Amino acid sequence: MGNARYYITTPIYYASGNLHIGHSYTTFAADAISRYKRLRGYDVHFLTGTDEHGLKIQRKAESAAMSPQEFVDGMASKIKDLWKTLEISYDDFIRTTDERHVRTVQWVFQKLYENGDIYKKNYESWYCVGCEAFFTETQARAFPDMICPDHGKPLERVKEESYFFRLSKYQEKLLAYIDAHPDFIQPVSRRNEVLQFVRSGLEDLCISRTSFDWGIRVPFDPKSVVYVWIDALTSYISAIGYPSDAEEFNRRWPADVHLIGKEILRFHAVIWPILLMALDLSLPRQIFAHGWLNLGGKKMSKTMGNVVDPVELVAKYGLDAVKYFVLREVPFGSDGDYTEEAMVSRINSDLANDLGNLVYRTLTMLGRFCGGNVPAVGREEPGDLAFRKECVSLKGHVEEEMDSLHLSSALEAIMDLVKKANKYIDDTSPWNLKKSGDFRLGTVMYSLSECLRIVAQLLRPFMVNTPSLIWSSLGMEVSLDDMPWDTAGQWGCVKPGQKTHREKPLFPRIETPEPEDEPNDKQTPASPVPAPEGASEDGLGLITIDEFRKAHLRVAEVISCEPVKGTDKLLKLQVSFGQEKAQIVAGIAAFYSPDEIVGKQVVVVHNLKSAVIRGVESRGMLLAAKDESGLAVLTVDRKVQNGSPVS
RNA sequence: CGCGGGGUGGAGCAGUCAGGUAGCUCGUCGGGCUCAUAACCCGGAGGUCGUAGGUUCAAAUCCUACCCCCGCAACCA
Repeated sequence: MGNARYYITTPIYYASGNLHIGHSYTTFAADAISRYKRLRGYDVHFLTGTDEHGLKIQRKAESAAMSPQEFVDGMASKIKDLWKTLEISYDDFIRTTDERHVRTVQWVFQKLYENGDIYKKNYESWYCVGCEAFFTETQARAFPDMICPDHGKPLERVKEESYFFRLSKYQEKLLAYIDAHPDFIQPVSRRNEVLQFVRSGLEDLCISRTSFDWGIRVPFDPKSVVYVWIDALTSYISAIGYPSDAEEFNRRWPADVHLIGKEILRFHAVIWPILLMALDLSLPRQIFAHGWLNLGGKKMSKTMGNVVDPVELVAKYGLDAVKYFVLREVPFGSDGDYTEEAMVSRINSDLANDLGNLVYRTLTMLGRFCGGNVPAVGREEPGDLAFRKECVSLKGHVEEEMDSLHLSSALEAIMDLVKKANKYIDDTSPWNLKKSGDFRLGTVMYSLSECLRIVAQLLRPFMVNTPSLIWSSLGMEVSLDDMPWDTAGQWGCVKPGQKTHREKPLFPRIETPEPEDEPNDKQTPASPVPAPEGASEDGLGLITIDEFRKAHLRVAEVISCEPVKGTDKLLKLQVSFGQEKAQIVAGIAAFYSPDEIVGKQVVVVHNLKSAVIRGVESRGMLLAAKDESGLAVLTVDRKVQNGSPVS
């Protein structure tokens, strides 16, 4: 009989743009867990991949003048390159355009249709030809007279045939399952969130689209494509051979853990289990939703222009350090915050000062006091025995934390031993033992060597280079790869007499420049305005003076102002351009009270198409500057006539 | 009554599910050591654990109400 199996997945990443540190975070975690399980002797299957269908990708490909397939081929290979750079040890990479996957999705769709879990319904909704988009009943009713605010055309009632998946049928069954399996959705806060959502009632899910065609065709209705989430989730089983390779599938399924970000919790904790129930398959043992790695307290997003590129970070700080930081800084499961300062400070204090320095000073002493050889044990004192006990018991702690996916705590436990070792050195002061010719010196130095050996072994799930550097410095005869994991909990693997040699510091301190007034140049531009569509190559998005003149800017005085009922960001302003008046809705309620704004002369885009926001008509747009501290409405330097043009 | 997260010494966090000496990292002040990457070790100062009630011998932790912050969502023209 083979080894125990472990099947772990990351989400498949949407192949529309470059990945950022957040995606790497999930993948680093999956990688660390996989490496850990392998070391423990499991037959691990670590799956990652790419989600390559959907309208967004179709459009991206069009604007790049490529076929969607060419486009996603390029993206997939970029993502694979990224994982290679980050030394991610995945076993399989599934792409939703893979033949094996497409077949499975179609098979699943067909089967659910035959079983009656998917049904066809004439779906009536409102459609605007201008927008090429559908609106729900509620959305449509919000428009005055059912006229599309963007195009001024009446919405059309359109009948579309769509396929629906009977989520509602499985609601109670899912609730019962979640109830009976407390560990199914982790952490607990996320589990509660799902429970509440499911209890509030599930509606059947529309799982086909006809509005675009870059997707997997519904097998019996070629004008429809399968909803991307059904497509994407199925990758967890298509990758391991469902349904054609029953042997492999039964060997791997159910998955032990789906690692996901909290933003896709509902899909994984509601739709996916129900899909599996409908297929009569077992559910994954656990869905673990980790939090986000925020950037200075803000969510990372491309439109904010604040994404962090993992490759740059790794180039700057090194792979082991970056991995250590993201896995150590944030308790796995909650949100964390990434700032460059926090990262530098973590690297310096934990890796340079504590770990790196411990290795360095120990090897210096081995060289100076013991002639570059691991000494034999000499006289022993209670402190030595206590330290030895700490070293040997670390493995158990690490395992305990890792088994419950507390990666951060596992690292913390390792660093805790490192600190104890530093203290042990101070307590025993080997340099004094040397001077006085005390035989305890051998004991202390031997113990420190063993400690480093154990730390190196236990760091292997998290770091790729550091453990083997420590290993070779200690002059270990066995190769690290051949060293059984369990020896990390045993004493006496370092052999007296083995030749040690000191290398360069493992983690040089990162010197930060004095925080003098930062020159503005390195800062991102004050307002990270996303480049407008069709921006020119230089990124400035240059326009001509004629284009600018298309916008008619005018000065207007705010006559009255009130909040828009039921909203918290909107103010309704009546402004005067002289004889002409207009009503404007502006999203400035968070920064201005109605009283403050009345009487101000503001700058308004006068010839903007009117729009209906939250049921209130808005003619024109008020200009305001934006920075981190909020909005500041543009006004004029001296009182001018209302309605004066601005140019 | 939209959904959710959070408010703990100067900063960032753990501890809250299973009440019982308020802990960690950074910073700061003082001391020690010299093997070491100005590092390491020890000690000090610094906290009404958001507010107000309640339960209890005992509350950061349980209950009730309220305040504030942050995401998401709906509206940000």
